Amino acid sequence: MARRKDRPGPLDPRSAAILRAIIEEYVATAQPVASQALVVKYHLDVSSATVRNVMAELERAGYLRSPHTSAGRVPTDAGYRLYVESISTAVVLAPVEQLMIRHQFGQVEFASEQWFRLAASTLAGATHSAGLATPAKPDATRLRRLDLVEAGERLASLILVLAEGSVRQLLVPLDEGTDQAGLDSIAGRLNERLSGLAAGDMTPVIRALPLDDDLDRLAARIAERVERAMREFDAMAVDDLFSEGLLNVLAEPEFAQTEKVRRVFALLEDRVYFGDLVHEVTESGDVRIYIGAENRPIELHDVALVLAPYGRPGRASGVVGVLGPTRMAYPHAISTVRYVSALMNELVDHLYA
Amino acid sequence: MARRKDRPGPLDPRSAAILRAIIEEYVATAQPVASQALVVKYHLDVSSATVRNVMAELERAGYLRSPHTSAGRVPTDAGYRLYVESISTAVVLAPVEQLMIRHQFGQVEFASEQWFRLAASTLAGATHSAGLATPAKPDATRLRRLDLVEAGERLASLILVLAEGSVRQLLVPLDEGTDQAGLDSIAGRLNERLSGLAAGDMTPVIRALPLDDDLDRLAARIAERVERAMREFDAMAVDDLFSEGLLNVLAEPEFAQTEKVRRVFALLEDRVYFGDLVHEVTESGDVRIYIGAENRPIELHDVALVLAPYGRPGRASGVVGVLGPTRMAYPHAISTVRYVSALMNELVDHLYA
DNA sequence: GTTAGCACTCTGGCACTGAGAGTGCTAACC
DNA sequence: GGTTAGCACTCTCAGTGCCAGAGTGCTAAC
Repeated sequence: MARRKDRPGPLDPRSAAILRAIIEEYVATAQPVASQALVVKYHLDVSSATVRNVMAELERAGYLRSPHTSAGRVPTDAGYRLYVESISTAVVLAPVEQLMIRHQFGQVEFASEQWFRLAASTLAGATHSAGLATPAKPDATRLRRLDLVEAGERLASLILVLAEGSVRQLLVPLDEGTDQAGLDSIAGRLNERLSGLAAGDMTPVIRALPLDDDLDRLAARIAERVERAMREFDAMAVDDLFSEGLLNVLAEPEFAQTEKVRRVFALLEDRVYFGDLVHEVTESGDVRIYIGAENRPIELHDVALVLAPYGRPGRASGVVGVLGPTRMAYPHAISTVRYVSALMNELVDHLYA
Repeated sequence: MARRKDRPGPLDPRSAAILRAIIEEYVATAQPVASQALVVKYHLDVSSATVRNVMAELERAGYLRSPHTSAGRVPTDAGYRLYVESISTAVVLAPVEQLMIRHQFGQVEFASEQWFRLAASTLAGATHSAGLATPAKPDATRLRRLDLVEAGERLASLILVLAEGSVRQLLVPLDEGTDQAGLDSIAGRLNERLSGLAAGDMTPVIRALPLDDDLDRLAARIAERVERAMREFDAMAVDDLFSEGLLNVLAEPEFAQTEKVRRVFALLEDRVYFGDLVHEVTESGDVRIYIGAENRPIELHDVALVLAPYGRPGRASGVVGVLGPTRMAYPHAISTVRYVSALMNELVDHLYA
């Protein structure tokens, strides 16, 4: 059954051009594309009849489908896939847009915690889709410094400054009262011994802590709490998948009824699935694109994801990207995501230097 | 003014009962309510004809409307308003639900920053609407302690622990390099002088700082930065309106087309409007309800808000509440919001004691 | 291989229909 | 007087038939 066009690797140039034109037209209008209209709009040097022949072929090959006999053609997931493959290597974001994005990044204060949110909202704005971002997650968090502050009776606020500059705070109950001076002294001692360490290296150090007086014992217990907290930070799967601009997706005609959207949104809360995805993207090291049914969960069969990793493997990494309808302006989305990911790389280099 | 006639204040008991039944039925089914169905379902001791007469009256009075001649009746905003007014004083949340909510609050760590998020998501879950919450905002933030950590070349991380236990972090550029020891010394000096103060009290203290050597001058500059940051915290209108469970709202039949929802969601970003609203609710001191067109922005004409203040005036306060369709289970929403607000009161008492 | 031409098919809008739902009104009832 | 039974009336909704328009697939000629 060796049909010639069964697995047609490279399409002949004309078919490719027509497929490309159809996709671009459909992306722009959200309407099935007719042969006639294509010829006029894209100045093809052939008649509409020829285009129809090609279309019929492309449909047989699975790249197009017609909603019904007398409608035009609409790209399938496979069609988008082919299209994306043919362009994804080359596209670079227009300098104007680069500038705009860079400018947005310049606006914000240096609060490192917020960068990934900014990335998501920038992506949302630039692509008119939903922007996604995970915070940069260090492979093994190092403690830079800790601090203890009285927080009520027998309660202290433990503040952990992590290597990359982020700050975590938790309350620790104290079995015995101590004043701020005592807490300062404990913090001083622990800083001496623990700062610069990752959770994995803390155990022996903590074992070696003196236990001579009450303060020593309290210090030891706090040290254990610190270690546990550090382990928890490391273990947190995907700390957070932050999304911005879901509204943009709502505005697309394919999401006019809420039901579809609702399911997509609901899936965004699925930490497990997105954890896997983030891992996959990080491993691959470049922009990855998931179109329609290529997404495992059926909730995502109507949308496309364009994701790129950022950061430095072995140090800290995360993922940025966009979520939109499969009818998405891929070249623009890809180049924008790639550009933002590059910006985030710079940032990580800075913070985790 | 002959108020009695055109807006008959106290409805006679039977009309009130019928209005109430209509609202409860409509809330449950989202379908226009017919006279016949009412009689059967609510065991009214009158015939459907009588109910129809009453309905016609209620419609004339503006509490009901019929979508068209042969449909049943649907409550108007005024109808809901009357209904709400007649029940809002008394309702108390069922003990089981109280327990469930308390349990949810128990689950989380002591990280005070997160409580308001928890409130929003609890409210969303309990009412199947969107939960809203603003963080507790102290009237005048006091500094409890500051800390400085090296964060790269000529860059320090300034960590501010505020009186209520929350932590803010910002990066400050240093014109001249200093090592961690220098930073520690500066932090020590500034803590001595600034801790316990609100932004308003810092100016004279900062003026009085010595300026003898480089370190002094650097300390002074950082002190100014601290003061500015504290002022900014105070000024932040409504720090954040956090919402959770917007998905729940999407599921309601009245939001089957996305366009309405999109506008509602978009308005949630309007910090100015919600700032005013939060202020209004805080002033009033009790649950406040905004039904449909009672909301100023037309984007909210299809939804109802049930909001309650929490916290202690003069110390720290915020707002919690829910957003849902005007066709909302008001008694349940009101009692839930009120209960969560009471829980948050306890929390504020604890943290800002 | 390409194209003109035409028959064919399907959708979308419109008008019409009948059934069903629910009301408003009137006249009788208590 | 208020209440009720009964019935005409109105409006929606689903289904049907029809027509115009859009776009294709196919054939035969170039």
